[in-house]
Amino acid sequence: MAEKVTIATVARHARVSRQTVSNVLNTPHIVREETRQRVQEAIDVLGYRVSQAARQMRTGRSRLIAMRIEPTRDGINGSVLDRFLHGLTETAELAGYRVLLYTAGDTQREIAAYDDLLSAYDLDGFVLTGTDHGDARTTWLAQREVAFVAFGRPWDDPTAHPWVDVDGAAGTARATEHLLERGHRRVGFLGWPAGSGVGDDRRSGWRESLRAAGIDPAGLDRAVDDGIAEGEWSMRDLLSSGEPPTAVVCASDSLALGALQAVRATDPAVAVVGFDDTPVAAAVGLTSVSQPLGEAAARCVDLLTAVLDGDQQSPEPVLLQPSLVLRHTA
Amino acid sequence: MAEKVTIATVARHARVSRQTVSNVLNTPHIVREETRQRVQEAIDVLGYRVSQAARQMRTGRSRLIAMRIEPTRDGINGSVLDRFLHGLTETAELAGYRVLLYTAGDTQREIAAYDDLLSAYDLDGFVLTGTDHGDARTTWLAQREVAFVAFGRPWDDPTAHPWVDVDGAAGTARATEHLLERGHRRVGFLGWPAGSGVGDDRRSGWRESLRAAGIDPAGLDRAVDDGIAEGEWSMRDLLSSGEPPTAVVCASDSLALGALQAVRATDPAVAVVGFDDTPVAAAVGLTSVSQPLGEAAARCVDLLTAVLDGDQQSPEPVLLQPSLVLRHTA
DNA sequence: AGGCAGGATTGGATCGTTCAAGTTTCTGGA
DNA sequence: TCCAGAAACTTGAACGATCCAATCCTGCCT
Repeated sequence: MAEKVTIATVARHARVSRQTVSNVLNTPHIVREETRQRVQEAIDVLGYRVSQAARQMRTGRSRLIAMRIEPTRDGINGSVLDRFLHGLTETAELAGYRVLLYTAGDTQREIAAYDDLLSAYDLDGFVLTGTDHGDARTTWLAQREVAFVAFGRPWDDPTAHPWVDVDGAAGTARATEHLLERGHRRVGFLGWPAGSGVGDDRRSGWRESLRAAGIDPAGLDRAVDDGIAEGEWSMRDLLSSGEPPTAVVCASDSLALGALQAVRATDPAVAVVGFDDTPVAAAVGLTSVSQPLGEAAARCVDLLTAVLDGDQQSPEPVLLQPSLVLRHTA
Repeated sequence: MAEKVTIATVARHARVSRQTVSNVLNTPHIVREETRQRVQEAIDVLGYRVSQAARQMRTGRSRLIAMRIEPTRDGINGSVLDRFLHGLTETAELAGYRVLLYTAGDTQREIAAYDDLLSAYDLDGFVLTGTDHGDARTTWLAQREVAFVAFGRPWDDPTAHPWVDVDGAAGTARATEHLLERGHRRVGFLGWPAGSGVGDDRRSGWRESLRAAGIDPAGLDRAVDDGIAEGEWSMRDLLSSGEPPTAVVCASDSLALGALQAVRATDPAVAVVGFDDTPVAAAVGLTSVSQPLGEAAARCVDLLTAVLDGDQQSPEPVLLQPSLVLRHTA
């Protein structure tokens, strides 16, 4: 069992003071090149590694960022955040940060979790997902000057805090235009009830595209909660209306999957496009709008490190463009 | 900006020494009840929280456990580990631990990651997933007496280290028996090439069930790498053989999905059963063997905390039973 | 009243790092 | 040669908790 290697061990071995070793690690430019090399060599030989605990105690920084992990939900939509998490972990690691996970039942408890994570673990920052109108979490964090980035726009004030998001409206617009090009005129939309930022955004892309093509969107859409069953019955409803659509754009793959079932039972010629390009969509051949999740995660890390390194208080937000993945259903 | 609350602040407020506060926190039974209450009250009033960094520096424990997160793979099989991760985070939190994520390209680099995590972050333990024959990781960890649990058996020596696993053979056996009960006789199997612990295990469940029913399994199975495409062509191959099966059990949902496509194109009456009960299976109505992932994660935390608290050096391993989720395809 | 065992409580020392303030060494211009 | 000023390096003093060893009670027995 080898002796524990501390900064003092390295200092002794390289015949310099502890502080010089610390400087080699943190501010190499103020150390003479020759000395730097000697210290670096000692570090390598001894296999020294900084103790995050000790560093953290002095500096109050932990090189840890946290992301919330949701309870295992339906598995279709959950996969989006999981993929984002994978990307986040990889990119954060490259930037020298690690990702810590936490859970929280509701917003109330999520804020309690922040409090705990900050005071106990000295967390450096948070990555929020799924922001909503008047999000209590962002106000709490901003008030305490905690660094954070949101994956999802602040729907009330776009400059409220740093964020990265995918342009949902552009995604549904692209899907709608694709269907129009294929000759469809009555393109329907299955989305969520008004009020959610993401949902309204996705609906607007479809609506504006229709309008731009001179088509009145009235009566061509439905608003339901997310889910396969909901998708199925609202699609049946849409198909049995006065002027049934010949194609439909959906706000999620769950809805699209349900719609697909309704379509197969009624009129298999109707085209369906989903949103999120989940594994399920890939498996059943569903055309879907794909979010660049890895890219989004990477940009989140960029923004967060920019804030943490003090480069800028509020770096420029990032809005990424989704792409349409064509498969059998449209 | 409130003054930072340390153990000394609490001590002053409760008119006791720091050590007594520490005792209230760590060894409450040696503190007089009256004092304990007074201290506890001060803690609540002041909103005190222990600084993990300081504690960690003195004790070398961090109340952090790590799990590896794989690069975003095909999305179908990845979801299994994601669901496990969700469960792990939730249960660990209840036990007072948090989950730290890390990535690693190969076994070599995974071991380097251990080294880093241990010396820099003083990690308490690891949860390994997907162990294989002669796993280099487990030997490395065991040698250094690092606490860890594996989700997956040590295929060489069942007492090598604490583990939790799901009885794959029982799963495929249950699936096979279900098909036999439904009147099928020639029940096929689509699995992976021999050599992987998990794969061999799942294949054996099918083989033994057939034998027990007096059926010769020879020629009824295929061994291919995992994937939808692989599932499809090997199923086509099986269906065009001399004595084609009337039902097939698969080692994964990916294979089953491929098989399903082959079946639809050839003979829709052939039954298909998958493995893992992924969201995709649920979406397409695929009957599948379901692993109790939440339970598995919980038991992993149990075993790990048992080791960490020093209760037992090597707690009893846990083998959980999977269940068959019946849907349309079988 | 004195002695004593045992539990309850306390005061330094310590973990490994960084910060702040010092001291030494180097450099170049008068 | 001397000296100012910068560069390079060193030395205590934290950070906040826990460990260790020592001290203080408290009740009980003689």
